[in-house]
Amino acid sequence: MEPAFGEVNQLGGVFVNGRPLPNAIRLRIVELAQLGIRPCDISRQLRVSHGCVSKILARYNETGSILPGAIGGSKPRVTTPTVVKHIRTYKQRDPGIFAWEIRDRLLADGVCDKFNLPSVSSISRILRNKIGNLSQQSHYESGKPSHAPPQPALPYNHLYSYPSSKVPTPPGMAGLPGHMAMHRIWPSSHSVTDILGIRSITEQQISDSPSFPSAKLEEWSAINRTNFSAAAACSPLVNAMDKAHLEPEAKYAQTPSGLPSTVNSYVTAGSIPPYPLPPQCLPTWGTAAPARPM
DNA sequence: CGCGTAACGGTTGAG
DNA sequence: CCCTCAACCGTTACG
Repeated sequence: MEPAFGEVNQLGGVFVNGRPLPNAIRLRIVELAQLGIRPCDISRQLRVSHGCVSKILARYNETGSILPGAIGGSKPRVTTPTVVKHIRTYKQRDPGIFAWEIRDRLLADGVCDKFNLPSVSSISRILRNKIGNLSQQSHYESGKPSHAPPQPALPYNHLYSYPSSKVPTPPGMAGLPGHMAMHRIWPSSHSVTDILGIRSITEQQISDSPSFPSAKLEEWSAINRTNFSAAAACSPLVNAMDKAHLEPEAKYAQTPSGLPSTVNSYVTAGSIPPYPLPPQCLPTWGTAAPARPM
């Protein structure tokens, strides 16, 4: 369950314990750092703990990705992409094949040895979850789940660049990947800015609190001078894979129409504070954020 | 004061 | 279907 409310850290920022910061904030952190802003200032501006800023920047320097790592699950000890590929092949050749037959064949064909041979239940799960609809299977690039397989329900971890950014990173792969190919443009209404409701909330805040200090707004605008859609689509900080993964963050923030539920719960919970006010100003959130955490 | 990082309590999901 | 457990998370506190 996505908790509707987060907790508030010492800086007044809202976070969800155990869950990664929204990609928009991660992106912002890296962007600000590249502008020469000191980590401590980024931390204060975005109200993210300096430890987190430090961690995200370190990871970015190491992997070139702003994305969090893959949470949960076990590393595929047996169900490696290769194994999955073979299983699919077997299934394609013989749609009626049983899981235990597949298991035998994996062993017989030398795809697996007895130590990494998937269990029958694992194979069943693979058949069910990863191979499900064979007829319209697209190719499964082994080891690179970067292009969303047509799955019914993308796991949360689908957001993450699992294999590439996970490895302790050989020096070669660090930095920005060469392929900047942009596979799709963000629809404007789905820009991260909009998704996260920054602009709308900011506007809301303005209308809600007439005494809103404009200097603060400018401050925020300065931070926010590139809107996130542009940033996400064009920023060199986001590599192609990241872009692909950024989008499903809609799960965090976006609902199809009107942003009623989870969006606002996450956003209004303050994951992205509408403007960088000092903590003592925070209570004004209440006016625009009905779902204010307690 | 700024920064790196260990400890901590938390979530997640493959096996 | 449920449990386990190792992966990751961000915050906090310490050096």
